Amino acid sequence: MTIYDIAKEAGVAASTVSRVINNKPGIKAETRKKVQDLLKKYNYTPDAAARGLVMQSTKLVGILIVDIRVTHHINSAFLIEKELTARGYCCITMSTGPEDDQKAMYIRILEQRRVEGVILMGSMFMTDKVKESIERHLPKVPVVMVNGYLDLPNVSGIIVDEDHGIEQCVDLLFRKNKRKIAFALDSVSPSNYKKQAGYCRGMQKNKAPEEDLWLYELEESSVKGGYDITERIIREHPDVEGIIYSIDLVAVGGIRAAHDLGYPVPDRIGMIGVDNSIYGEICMPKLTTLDNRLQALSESAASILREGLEGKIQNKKMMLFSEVIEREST
Amino acid sequence: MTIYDIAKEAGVAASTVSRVINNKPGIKAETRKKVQDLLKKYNYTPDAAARGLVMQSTKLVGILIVDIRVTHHINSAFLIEKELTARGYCCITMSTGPEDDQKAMYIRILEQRRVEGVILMGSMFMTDKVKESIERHLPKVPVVMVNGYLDLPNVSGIIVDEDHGIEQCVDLLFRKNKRKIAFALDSVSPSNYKKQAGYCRGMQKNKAPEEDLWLYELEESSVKGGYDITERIIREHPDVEGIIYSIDLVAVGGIRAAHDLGYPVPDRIGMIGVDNSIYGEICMPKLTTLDNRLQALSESAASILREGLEGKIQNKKMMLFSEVIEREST
DNA sequence: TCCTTTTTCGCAATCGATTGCTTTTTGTAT
DNA sequence: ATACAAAAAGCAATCGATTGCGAAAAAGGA
Repeated sequence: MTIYDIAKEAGVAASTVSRVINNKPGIKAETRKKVQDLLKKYNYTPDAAARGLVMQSTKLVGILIVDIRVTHHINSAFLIEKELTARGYCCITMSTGPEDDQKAMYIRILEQRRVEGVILMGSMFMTDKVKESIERHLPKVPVVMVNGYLDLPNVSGIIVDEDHGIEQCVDLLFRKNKRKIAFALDSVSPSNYKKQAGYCRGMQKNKAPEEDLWLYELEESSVKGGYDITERIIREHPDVEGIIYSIDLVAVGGIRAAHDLGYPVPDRIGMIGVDNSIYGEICMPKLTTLDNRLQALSESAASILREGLEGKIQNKKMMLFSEVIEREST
Repeated sequence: MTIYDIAKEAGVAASTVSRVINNKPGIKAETRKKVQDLLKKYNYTPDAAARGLVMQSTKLVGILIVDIRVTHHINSAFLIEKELTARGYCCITMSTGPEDDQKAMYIRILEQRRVEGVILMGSMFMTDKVKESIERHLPKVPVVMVNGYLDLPNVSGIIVDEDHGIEQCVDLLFRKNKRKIAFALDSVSPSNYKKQAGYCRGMQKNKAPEEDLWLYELEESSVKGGYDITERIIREHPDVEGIIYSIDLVAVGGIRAAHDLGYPVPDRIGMIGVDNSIYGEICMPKLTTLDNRLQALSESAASILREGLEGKIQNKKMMLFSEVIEREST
């Protein structure tokens, strides 16, 4: 069913049908009704692509996520999608995977679809290749990066001061008289480097000797990964008094490992995660965590993108402050 | 940059450029190279909408999910998306929310976008309104419903025998000598009704007296919801020996509540969830759960939809068998 | 050199909408 | 009844691609 089919049956021109659909003036009430009845009769809906072609506007936005299954990313995407859908946009949400080439490929896909805005979810998109790809393929489209930043005239970024946050975590452990603190990071990403930097600064500030900076990198970012790394940390440093993990999920594995090895949490060892996720509320003891302001992050992202979609393309840099949520594990 | 701009600069007709882009024969190698160089120079990418218009194919598929944040739904969506993206399709994944009107509205959005296939994720889409909406707006598009079914010529469904699964859960508890078993369901959905039916059948089969069928409905589908309902169950039936929850997340709250109330799991009370989710592996003790075959479910859905996209529109009904995974909580 | 055959390329229609401009219809005043 | 303004509806171009068909150019043969 096209606009012409409707027009023919109504005995009018296609332009008239179009004006009825879009509630434009200059149509006799009688004609309008006749057309409307036919539209209803055939359940006519205009083709978004054809309309987009002439209107020069697709009403599409792309949301790129490295892995859509990561809870905090999908939560964030959910909020953004809700906001944008309410404004008549349609979101194409895609998992790119960690490889840079893949990310570039997905950016091309978004270009083909002529998206009018892009959300880059997570610091994993802070790479040269992505930057170059955006510059080449989407140079005039508003892009908002959640928890990261790219220095391009059309991309804005909102970042969370996770480094300071982790520093506060270290402080907290020291206040609890835990001075031998390890740090376990789950994957190599700019966000995690920042956290690591925060850990180092925190330790220095609290005058921990250089050789007590225990940095560990996980095999896999999962409960099992957390379990294994914790086992290893305790084996290599039986005197460890605290562990900070770069995400809650991993910390949960850590709690379990400590339990199994007879290191009661928090008495013998304090543990802290990052995310303020549901995992931390599930486990026993409940996990002390660094809230990375997910809700605020998504709201800001949606709002900046909205400005971009309305024409105000900008290169904005925003910062949000993370916050330690103290629970039972410290 | 359009195909005409490229054509003009190359001194050829647009049709020639098109043929180069699509690797069609009948173009002199020299001309081909000249055009290709220009395509590269300007990073030209064809407009998917314009192409779709003339090709009568959008290469779009829609994935509708009631709430994208639900872990097993997004996991399923991830797998399906990966499969379809690999085949050149672009997925529009949207959260509809639980209201029927909203679901219908999203179906209209998909119609506007002229999607070539639809995935309906979860039994919550088994409603008359959705059925009517599909019939009216997407009568010729292949639709696959994950864990549910609609009797329409263009929709296929894959369902899991969760009822039998729950029946087995009851059996398991009885084998462990737990005979006073409650059932807590998290939300009213066809899937949960099936589980409830399985519970009732299981109890009858094991000759539990009629008055020992304890059905509870949660306020909210969350850890807190599980905690609260469990508290209530134990308060109202201090002799309860087992609880089956309709999802793991809620069961995890139950374990915590039992712990707080001095009901050791599994000695005093056995607990079982559904989903085989990560939550069940995190908690202590690890949760016995009913695996609802997520992976197989998504693979089948993707494969049936693929057949539909290739022209074989059908009304297929498939069944998968769930499986009890016994862990520490029973 | 001329004619035929094959390559290579361009013209123009098409997909399904929207919109500026023109034409037709309607209504009002003289 | 005529003139004229205002309202209603139609014509045709446009958006950015693809493709059948025909024309021109190149290649081959006599």
